[in-house]
Amino acid sequence: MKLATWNVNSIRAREDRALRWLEATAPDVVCLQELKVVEEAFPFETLRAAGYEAAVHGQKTYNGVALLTRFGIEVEDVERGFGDDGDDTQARLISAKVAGVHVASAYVPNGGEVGSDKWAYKLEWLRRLRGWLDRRFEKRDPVALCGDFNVAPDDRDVSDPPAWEASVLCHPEARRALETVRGWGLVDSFRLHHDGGGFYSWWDYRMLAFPKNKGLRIDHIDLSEPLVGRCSEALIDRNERKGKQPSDHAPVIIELDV
DNA sequence: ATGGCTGCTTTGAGCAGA
Repeated sequence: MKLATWNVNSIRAREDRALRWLEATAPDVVCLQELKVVEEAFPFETLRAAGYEAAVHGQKTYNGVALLTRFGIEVEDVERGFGDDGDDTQARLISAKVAGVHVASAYVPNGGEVGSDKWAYKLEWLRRLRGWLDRRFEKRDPVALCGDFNVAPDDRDVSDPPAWEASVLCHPEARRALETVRGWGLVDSFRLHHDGGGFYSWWDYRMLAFPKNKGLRIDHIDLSEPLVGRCSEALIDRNERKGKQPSDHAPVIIELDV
């Protein structure tokens, strides 16, 4: 299974690029974030023409997540949101059992400024994510938690750590909250295959950040124990960040022997 | 040099992203 996650920064603005990327990459499963569209306006038909079914949790203007699966792949138990008693107005999580693997597409809140209401919402959302894992899955289940985590796990994942250390993406509390999620029993698949720094999944549109490779690695595919030994490859598709009208995020792709 | 880009929005200046 070739499994990818990609924050497209508007599926409507990225429709042509997404179709070309699907054709060139041929993933089996794709987790999308930041659709910025209601489900009724999601481009189901063009994606079907490209060979993919979609399960969508949409929202007007902001957020929005989806799971794309190549035709013929079994999709069961689609769930939108956490199903808990928390705030359910932001479409940031969709999950399903895909070919026997529990796959989730998550768009963790950015958090605005440290100390703000958005910051508190981000930390609470990550706590709810851990609670959702606790309620839904057993440690022996194959789980792939994919998405834009809006957290750079450590300084290797940041091009200029001093400049970012106090930001919502790198703040110790954000990193601890991510560690609590991963403490359920998840491993960062990218770090199974790459040890050093300089690998990023997001680059600011401004300041020539991409050509200077001044970015952060904030998009992740986390795997539960049964999948860790089955992950033969992990990469960030930097090519998709190039050219005309890219998303500010690049796709992350792994290969799973399932 | 602390903004510089992009996408969205009851269409246009303001919000949000990261």
